[in-house]
Amino acid sequence: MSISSRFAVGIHILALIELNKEGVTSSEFIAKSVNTNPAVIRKLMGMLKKAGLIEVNPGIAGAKLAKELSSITLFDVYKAVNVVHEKELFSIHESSHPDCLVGRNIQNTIEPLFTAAQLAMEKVLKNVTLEDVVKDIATKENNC
Amino acid sequence: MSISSRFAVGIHILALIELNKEGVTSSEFIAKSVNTNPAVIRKLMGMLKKAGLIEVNPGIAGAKLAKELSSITLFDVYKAVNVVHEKELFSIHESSHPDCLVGRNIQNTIEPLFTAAQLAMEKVLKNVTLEDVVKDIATKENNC
DNA sequence: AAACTTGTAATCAAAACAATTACATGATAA
DNA sequence: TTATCATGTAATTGTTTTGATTACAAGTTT
Repeated sequence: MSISSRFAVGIHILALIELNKEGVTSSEFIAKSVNTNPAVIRKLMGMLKKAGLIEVNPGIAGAKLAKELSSITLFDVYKAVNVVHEKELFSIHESSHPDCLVGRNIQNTIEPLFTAAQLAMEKVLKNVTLEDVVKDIATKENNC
Repeated sequence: MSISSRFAVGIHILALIELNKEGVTSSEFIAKSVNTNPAVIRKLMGMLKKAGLIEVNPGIAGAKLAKELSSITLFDVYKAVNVVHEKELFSIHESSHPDCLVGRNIQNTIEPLFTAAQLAMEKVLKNVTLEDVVKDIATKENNC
């Protein structure tokens, strides 16, 4: 199992809006870069808009960032596109048997451990901004 | 999207084998505690056996731990039941357009970030042993 | 009014899961 | 030996999630 590529595509969208800020970044333009369907992009743009990361309006072509590039973290995108819910990176088998010592306690024992692991992962995402991503893209390009 | 409950059930199985070490821990016995089908348990037991965590033989009822409880980490179980592959906790959209600055670089930029996040999560799992889990189950039981 | 955009719903195929059934194979006790 | 019970494993099924696609309403611009 894998965390949905919506997350990677969400980052792609935001980086593209930034790097194309002189131009008009429509859903069709983005869709070509991502190589997918414009409706997929519009769905994601709706999520990014709802999370306050971009500005986009019906009928008006193009999206703009709603915040400073350096103030958007990967965690913001991760939450915006809703790939993993709180405390639900790991799923816990729900219906253990209450008559069994292990069955009736395993869930409460495991849950905080799983949550801690998830938080450690999310902390890494909080420490990377879209500015880092965009700069890295530029660096990679210049070294080619 | 969530990481398969195979992981939680794998931990359950090992804890149960330990806490029932005086008795015979058959797939049917485990299945009752987990409240699922014995064939599901046998599949998981096969994975745990392949990973060298338990000993179990065809025709002979019951499984035993193959290692010290304190030397089995949650990460060992996580790898054994194969819920997440290396560097694949996050999926990356594969077919970005190479003619676009962002499209041709985003994948290489994002990949190490995703890997770092995954490793942070896995590090937490490496620092918890099944002994911790079993002790916690006992503690919870005594406080009821 | 025509052409273009975003917003959104409905549909579809593919993949992953977990549950279930079935049965071959191995071990053990009557 | 035969009956019984265990593990090992394959096939099937219903459910859920994804991502792609089509379609169209509603807003904007020329």
